[in-house]
Amino acid sequence: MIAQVVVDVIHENVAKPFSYLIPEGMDAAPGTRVRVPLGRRQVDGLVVERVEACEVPAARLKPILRVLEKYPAVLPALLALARELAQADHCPLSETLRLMLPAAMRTGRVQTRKEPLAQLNEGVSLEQAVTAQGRSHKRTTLLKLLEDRAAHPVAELARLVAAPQDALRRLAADGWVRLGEREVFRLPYEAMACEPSEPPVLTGEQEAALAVMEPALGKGQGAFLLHGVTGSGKTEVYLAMVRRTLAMGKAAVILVPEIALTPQMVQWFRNRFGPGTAVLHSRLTDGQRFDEWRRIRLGDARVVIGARSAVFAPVERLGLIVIDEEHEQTYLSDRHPRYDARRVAQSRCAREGATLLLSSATPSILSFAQAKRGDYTLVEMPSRVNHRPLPHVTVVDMRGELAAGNRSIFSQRLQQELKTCFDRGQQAMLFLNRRGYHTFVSCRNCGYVVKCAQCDVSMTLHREEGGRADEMRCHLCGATVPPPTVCPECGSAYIRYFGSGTQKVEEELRRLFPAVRSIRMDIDTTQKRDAHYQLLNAFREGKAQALIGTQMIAKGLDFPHVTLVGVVAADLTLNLPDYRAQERTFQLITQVAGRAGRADEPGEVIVQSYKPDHPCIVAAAAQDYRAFFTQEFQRRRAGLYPPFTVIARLLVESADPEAACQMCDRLRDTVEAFLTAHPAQKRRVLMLRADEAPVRMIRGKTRYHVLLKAFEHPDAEPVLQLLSELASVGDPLCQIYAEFNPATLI
DNA sequence: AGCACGCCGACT
DNA sequence: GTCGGCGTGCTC
Repeated sequence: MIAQVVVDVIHENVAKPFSYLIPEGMDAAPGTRVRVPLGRRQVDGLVVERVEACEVPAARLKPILRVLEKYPAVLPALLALARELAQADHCPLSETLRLMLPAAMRTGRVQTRKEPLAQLNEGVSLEQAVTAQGRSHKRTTLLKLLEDRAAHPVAELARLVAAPQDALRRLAADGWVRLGEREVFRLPYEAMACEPSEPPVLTGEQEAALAVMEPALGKGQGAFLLHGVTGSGKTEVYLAMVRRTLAMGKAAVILVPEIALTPQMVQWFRNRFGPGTAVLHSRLTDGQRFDEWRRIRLGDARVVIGARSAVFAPVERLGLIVIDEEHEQTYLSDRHPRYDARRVAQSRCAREGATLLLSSATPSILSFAQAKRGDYTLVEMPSRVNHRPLPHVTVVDMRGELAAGNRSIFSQRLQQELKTCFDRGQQAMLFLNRRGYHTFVSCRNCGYVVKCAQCDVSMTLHREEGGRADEMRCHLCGATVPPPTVCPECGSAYIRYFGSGTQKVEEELRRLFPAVRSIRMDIDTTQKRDAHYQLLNAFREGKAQALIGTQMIAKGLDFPHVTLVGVVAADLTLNLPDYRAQERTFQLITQVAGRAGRADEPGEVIVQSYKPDHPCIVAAAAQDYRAFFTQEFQRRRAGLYPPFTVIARLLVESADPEAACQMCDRLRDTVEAFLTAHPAQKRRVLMLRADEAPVRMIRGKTRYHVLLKAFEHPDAEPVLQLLSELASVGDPLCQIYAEFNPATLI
């Protein structure tokens, strides 16, 4: 037998399967990782196929050296998925196969953790033993502890007998005791208190949603979009669907957009289903991730909760994939190979006979349009549980505040509401999607602005914190410089600071309400492992009355005592140069508003805006998704934006500005020539621009881009194919990336 | 990607 | 006359 092996080396020259002989008696099923000779060295690879014969002359074939694991690390369905992704992304199969394995498995740097065990030897009677120990109290005690003949972890014995290792070794040497070991898994959130819970009585809407979805679940088919307002109890629907999935002997994967949400979700699932719930996300240690991956692969965990990459979790007998907050950007991978976890999930479900459940209070325009078209079955839950009202939203016109002499970042109205909230002993959340203190520092005399030396953006002032002094930071590359005391251009001391971030909100709150304790959550305060969990727990336990944060506090969190939500600057995301700016703004405001009034007290939301009449702000204030969808869908149609078109982008990056510019021109000419040569395509494709990207430089690389709109796959397929090919144009000075409906357009 | 082979300058 | 620069080319 001959194995086709893809070697774990990412390079065009080796991006094809190599043929190896499978030695007699070796079980190298497809998906098995193997060690093979390649030239004069040895590399790891993966068996992708077994064949009877191949074109390589038999004399040149070398044998596989050994298998790395006894089981196939990549399941057949995931192997097929890797192939599909590689083909769609025009990237080597070895690159997509990497997505299927924990990093530790490839680097081999993390070992399985073993726990020593001790057990009484068979045929040994306790008295016999004990008698033989003479006066050794420690050995006698140990033997009595082992009387039940079970295998005891040495660590457990050590809690009852001090330093038992030597005594156990001696007992083993004399044949009384057998020492062994067993693998232990490093479990994330092991300390989490598990409070077993029973399913509650479901609401009519929840029951109705399940009645639609459960028949499909039973048949292993169906794709649903669950549109349920914030607080409608979508999680209970997932829990019920997972219960049903487990009852059928199948496994379920639940994707959440952020690690911030994982502990909460893990808690809910562990309470309901016990420890057979695995977790996968990027904040785990390599060891934890490796162990969770194997718990899943070996079938110990049948429920998987995780971020984007958990869509590749190695579950057998997949029954259900849930994508919570499906509208989130985090489901698009920002690294190569770029994939959309929603699309991958759809493909995986179709292939493996599983049900797909996309869910959101604010579905993406794309998904909702697909549901209307019939790709997904739309299931709606328009009311909150227990008939709780949606929070009451007030939009405050910030233009009036300055005129009225209020220079604070909090409007009069928000200040009043905060006071009322704190006076009643309730909790508030303040949302501002920008971190740092001031966003912008400039000289009043000459107009100089502190910009990053490597990126074309202004730097943000961060106030001293966590042992770091005041500093200017670049949010794109992380570079820091000390804040200027005088203008480096003209020497003027007239330095002014503009724009507020979360640090400023924190300080302003402290100034207005000195007695109120607050917790701030943004990238800066959540760097440490488990910081998310700890900060959210502290807030939940009432150790602070205010939670200040960026978008990481906007979604999914459930705090019963929060009655007030303040959106400090609602228009921030509205002004971004991206056709999705309105969609994102609507989603953020609606989601964060939904954090208010989730228990018995009604919720109040204050939205501060300089564009209070903007249709997007108005729809968000009314929390009217349908209205927003209708207006945005029309705008997309009129402006020829997705989903009516595909946005395709070729991004050129180079350390040499001249080279980047020339390459951009060259790509533009190539695309133009292609369109001229294919008149049928020309009618379906618009080249929007070929010039500098909105952010002209990042990390010292000058950036140009070619932007196209193409009408609908599959008509646009030849153009998209062309772009993919252009992306692999070799040039020592430039890097070219092809992106379709890219996550950002900066 | 590695790691070979292969053809031209400064040293024992 | 050798040691070593890194420019092409191959790996089942």
